[in-house]
Amino acid sequence: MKTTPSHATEDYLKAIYTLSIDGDSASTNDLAERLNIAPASVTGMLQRLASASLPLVDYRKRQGATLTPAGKKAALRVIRRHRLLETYLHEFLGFAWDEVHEEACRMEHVISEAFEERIDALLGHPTYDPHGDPIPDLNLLMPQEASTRLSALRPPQKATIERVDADDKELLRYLEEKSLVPGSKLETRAYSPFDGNLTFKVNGQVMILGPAVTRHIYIQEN
Amino acid sequence: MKTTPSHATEDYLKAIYTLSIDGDSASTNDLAERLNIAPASVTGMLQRLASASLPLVDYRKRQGATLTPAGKKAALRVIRRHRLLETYLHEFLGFAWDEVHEEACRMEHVISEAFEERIDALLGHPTYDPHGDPIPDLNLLMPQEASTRLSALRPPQKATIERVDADDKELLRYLEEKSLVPGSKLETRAYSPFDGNLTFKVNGQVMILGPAVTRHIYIQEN
DNA sequence: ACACTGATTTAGTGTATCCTAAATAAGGTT
DNA sequence: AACCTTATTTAGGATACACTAAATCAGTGT
Repeated sequence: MKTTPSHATEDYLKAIYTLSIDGDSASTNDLAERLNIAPASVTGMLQRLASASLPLVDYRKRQGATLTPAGKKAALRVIRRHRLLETYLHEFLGFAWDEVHEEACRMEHVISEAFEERIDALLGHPTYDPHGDPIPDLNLLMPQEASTRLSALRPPQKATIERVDADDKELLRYLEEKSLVPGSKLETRAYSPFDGNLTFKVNGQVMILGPAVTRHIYIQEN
Repeated sequence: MKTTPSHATEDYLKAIYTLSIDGDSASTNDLAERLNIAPASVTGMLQRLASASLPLVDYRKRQGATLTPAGKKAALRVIRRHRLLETYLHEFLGFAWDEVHEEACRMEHVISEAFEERIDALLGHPTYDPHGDPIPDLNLLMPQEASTRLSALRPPQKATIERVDADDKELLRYLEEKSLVPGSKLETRAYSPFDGNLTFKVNGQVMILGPAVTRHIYIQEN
């Protein structure tokens, strides 16, 4: 008798998942901001979600929300669909990497398991989406995400860009133009304190960028 | 200030369109059956649709519904997306022709214009979907549909199957197995009155089928 | 004219999801 | 210990769609 979660529910699950990765619970306000919904509405929805017969969400007054095991599974299913879709839209339909997110956000709620399997196979079971976010496998095992930001790097460290975490399309286009994409290798040259500007070479080009940019880039040191 | 029609609205528009092709208006009951919704709910929805600021539907009490010019446009947009999706799912993602309908029904409400253009281009601007239904072009011009049913054919007429009109997946699989698909040529051999059985040869095979089957096959005589 | 039947509408509800405004709680001051 | 700020919840509504039960209309045959 398992009913599929509604679109709204799936959005909440995704948001709770990402906001509670670090072990903390997701606060009402953070969820509201992430989902673009009034805080009061979030409270209401969390109450409803938590009091379902088979609850996907744990919620304690003024303590925020976490996912139950079933909720985590459901969240990972949506995230898998989302990232597979992003990859698919990018690789097969020629969408730019700043365009894939919105489309995937709408499609992730409606595609069937068959569709998911199909594109997964066509893509060769990819493990990362165009932004470098890991794609949970069929068993919903999520690889570890890179957690060091480029903004934390100091000369003379070298690193490879692993993923980029940005919603802003302008920023994404800017990064792509500068070759600041997953896989690119870079060498740091200088760091200036106070403004946090980092000088580094990537793809033969030397550039100086502030933390407003480098904060969004996650790297693997090497 | 043009708001996109809701998913429910788009479903109503599609249904009204197909039920009013012949010029008649779509009756409440027929809509209810087609949409799997209680007749009373349909009445309510039609009233709401017809009293919108820029109405997509004309509705007169006890007279059923028709589409306004804007409504017809919106309906054709959805139908175009639906049929492009069916074709795409069939040709590029390997969905069987009895599986494409449901998936397309869900996806048609969420894909962007960009997505539509992409798959249209990849498919080479197809004019028919896997069932032989015509796909409206970018200007929403809908080609004439075949309107003669195989059940109306009499020996020794010959014809080419143009489209198949069936929701029943079993039936679709059955037809495919018998090569009763768009493009197949057939020659009628015999007709038996009362039961309406038609004997004909298709693809080298002779078969006898009743109107429960032949009614769903539309042909072009030749 | 008149009752029957089937189609349709009205009336009254329910659920999911959102909103705003007002109340309250929690945590850090002073 | 009372106070302020910020986070959060409660209260009270709104909207879009669906449902059931009961009323009404329309067409048919008598």
